[in-house]
Amino acid sequence: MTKTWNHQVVKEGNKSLVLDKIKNNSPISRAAVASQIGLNKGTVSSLVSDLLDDHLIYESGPGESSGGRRPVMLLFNDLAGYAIGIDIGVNYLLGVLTDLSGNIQLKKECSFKNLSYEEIKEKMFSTIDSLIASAPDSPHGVVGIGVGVPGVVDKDGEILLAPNLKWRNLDLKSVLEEKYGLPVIIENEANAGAYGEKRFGAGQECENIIYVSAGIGIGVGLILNGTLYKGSNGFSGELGHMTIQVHGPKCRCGNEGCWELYASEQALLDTAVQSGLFASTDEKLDLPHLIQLAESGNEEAIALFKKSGDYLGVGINNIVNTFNPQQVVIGNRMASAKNWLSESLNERVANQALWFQQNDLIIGFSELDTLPTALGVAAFTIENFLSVRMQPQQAIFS
Amino acid sequence: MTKTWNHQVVKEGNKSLVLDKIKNNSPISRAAVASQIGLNKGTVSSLVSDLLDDHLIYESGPGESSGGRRPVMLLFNDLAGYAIGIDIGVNYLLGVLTDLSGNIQLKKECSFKNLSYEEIKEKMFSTIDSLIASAPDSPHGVVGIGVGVPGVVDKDGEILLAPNLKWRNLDLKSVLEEKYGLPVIIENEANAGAYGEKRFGAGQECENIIYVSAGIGIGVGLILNGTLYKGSNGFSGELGHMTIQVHGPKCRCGNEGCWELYASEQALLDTAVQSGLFASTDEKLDLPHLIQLAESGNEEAIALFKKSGDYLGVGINNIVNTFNPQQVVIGNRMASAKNWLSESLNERVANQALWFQQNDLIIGFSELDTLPTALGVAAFTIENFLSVRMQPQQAIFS
DNA sequence: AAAACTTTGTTTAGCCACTAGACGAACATG
DNA sequence: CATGTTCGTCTAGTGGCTAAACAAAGTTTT
Repeated sequence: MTKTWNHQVVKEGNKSLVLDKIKNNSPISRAAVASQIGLNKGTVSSLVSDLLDDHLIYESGPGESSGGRRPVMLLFNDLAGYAIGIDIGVNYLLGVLTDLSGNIQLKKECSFKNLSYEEIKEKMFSTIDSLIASAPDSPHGVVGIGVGVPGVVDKDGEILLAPNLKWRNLDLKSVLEEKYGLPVIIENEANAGAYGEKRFGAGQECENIIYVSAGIGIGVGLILNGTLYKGSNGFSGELGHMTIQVHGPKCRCGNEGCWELYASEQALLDTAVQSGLFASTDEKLDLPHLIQLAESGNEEAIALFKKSGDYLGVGINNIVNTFNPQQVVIGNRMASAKNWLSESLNERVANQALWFQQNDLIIGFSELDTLPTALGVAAFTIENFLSVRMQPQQAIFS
Repeated sequence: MTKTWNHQVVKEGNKSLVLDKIKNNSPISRAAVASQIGLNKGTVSSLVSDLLDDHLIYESGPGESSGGRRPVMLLFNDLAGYAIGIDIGVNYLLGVLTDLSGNIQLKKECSFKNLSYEEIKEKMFSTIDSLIASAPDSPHGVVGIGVGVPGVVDKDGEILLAPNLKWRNLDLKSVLEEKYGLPVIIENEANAGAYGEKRFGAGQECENIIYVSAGIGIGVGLILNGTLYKGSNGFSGELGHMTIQVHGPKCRCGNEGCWELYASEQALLDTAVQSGLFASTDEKLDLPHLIQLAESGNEEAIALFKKSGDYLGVGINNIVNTFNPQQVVIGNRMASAKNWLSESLNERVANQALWFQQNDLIIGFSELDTLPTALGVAAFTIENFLSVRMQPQQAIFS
């Protein structure tokens, strides 16, 4: 049933507008909020009073006069609560504690290899435990937990498949909700990264951002019209398995000529082995070492990166032609090879994307390092918390 | 500036809900509307009274009693106004006059070859003139004109580029608005087709529909979360120029290995020439004749279609992996070869799409024949008219 | 057939959030 | 110090919604 419209909805919507205004333009006075979003001064006063009661904002001292009474400045209360964001990688686990603006208060990281679901779960529990324990006192405490997973997550938050972790049909959401009694959001790693990039990355004003998570495999997160597009069942963005070579080599997905066979970290390492740069048993067979080789002037390594950048460009062209985005951001591990990839990538795009797509189009690498996913799920958690807080609070009955 | 929330917005939203309910569930009583959308009976009565005054609905006789007073049934007034939809093709022009439910009242069609912009414009004017002249008397008359164009349209309705018509930077919207004094919507042909398919085609309940317009070229219209996604500048869906073969043949777009070099009508005809089925000067060199050949048992023609269907499948796999849609609809001229394409197409998709994408996924051909585009733009026009009508009407001052 | 119950649609009273505008407080300016 | 400006609050009024009463028009029960 569609939601009907009534007074509560109006108030909720306006309160949300006021809070956003204060978040994004702080410090700001009541009068300025009113004139800028077009609400009556009295209405704003009343909504601000609600927000103050809820500790989501606070008053600082008086601001500068502009020829009359000095305004009382309002600020978003970053520290009214904290969110936890977890990024589960194939061989690492990254946890962050952020305030309500997404500023990182604490970061916990650990690496591993070939751990089972149970073992990773334990690592996650201890990470979450220590993050919760170190959260400072605040009106709302820890408001929720977000988890990014390198796999397919359906609309109910169930993990259907995470091939690189060998996970299938896991209800991690319920496990965490029961253990911690907090709202939990499980999201695909690329989707979360896309949102992290929108909220904390370069193009925070952009409505259409495509985040290409290029790691062992390739996943894509789609921010369309300002919100995450998840598809009918939550499986959108599986662009790693987009065919870019019709009768190309077989992929483990069953398809042929998939993009990630050409442009992923795995593809890069495989060709490095084929070209004899590494032995397939070589311990140094990883991306950082390959970057090191390129930096020390190894022509072969440089050529490999160039090829990868070119192939990345092929897929990104397809993305641009499909979505006409304002921004394409490349993140995850391959972003660390930015310097060695960007030239050939940009060349491919400049030469081959349709001319009218090129205006106002920004293609770049993530500047959030390894953080977009963890920050993205934390941001989801915060957003969820705030939207609940906009609703009228029930009386608590004991 | 973001729109603020007030009483008008509430009323507008609720009136819209009531109208939609009546449109989709007619005949229906006031009481049923109230209970189904969750509004108070009194509120519904008041909104219904507004809608009656505006002639958008009407009361029919009493319905069947369910154990009490017999209800007064409400119906959407299809005939309260009419919309015009124009589909400009490369060698045809199709105009329809529809009622407010999109039912076709009149259809005008003409074919041509190699006409200039001015000449096509004249044909369009005469089509529109005769459609307007034949619209029956109604409370609101003709409520607007929609035009679908085989090219790139920006967000302001300006036609940036229609390669097959050799059009560039034309402001057809203003021309029509000034001539007819009616609201005009210009939309890309594939976008309009997608919307037509959503409103009048197979999957009217689907929120995510991808419409593949396969004609001379290939364009794609995207219905995501129930609305048309147009991208940052209106250039989304240029999937005809998606690379499916990295070092494939050159396309006129500058790119290599574009999908439409393999799966479009043009590609099919080109290979027909190459294989000697036609001479390149042959007058019969068109799709209907090729279909005829296949129907008469020509093995070579059948094989060509099979190949085309396979290539269509390649691109559709990419679409499915990208969008996780509920439905993919293939329309435009290639849809007429449905019987000869579908087997190899379905085979390709079944073998290669990711397994979890296959659930609840429907891939089919348009059943609206040549009409999706014209119906789509007409539907846009109607929607626009109705949304204006939901707003409180100003007093008219003379 | 009368009485009792149901359902529909209108009406009334009341509520809630918003607006307009008055107002006092606090500050700047001449 | 007088005047003007700006900020924030307060009050009265408006509009749309809800809840509940009510009349009208049915059906069902006795």
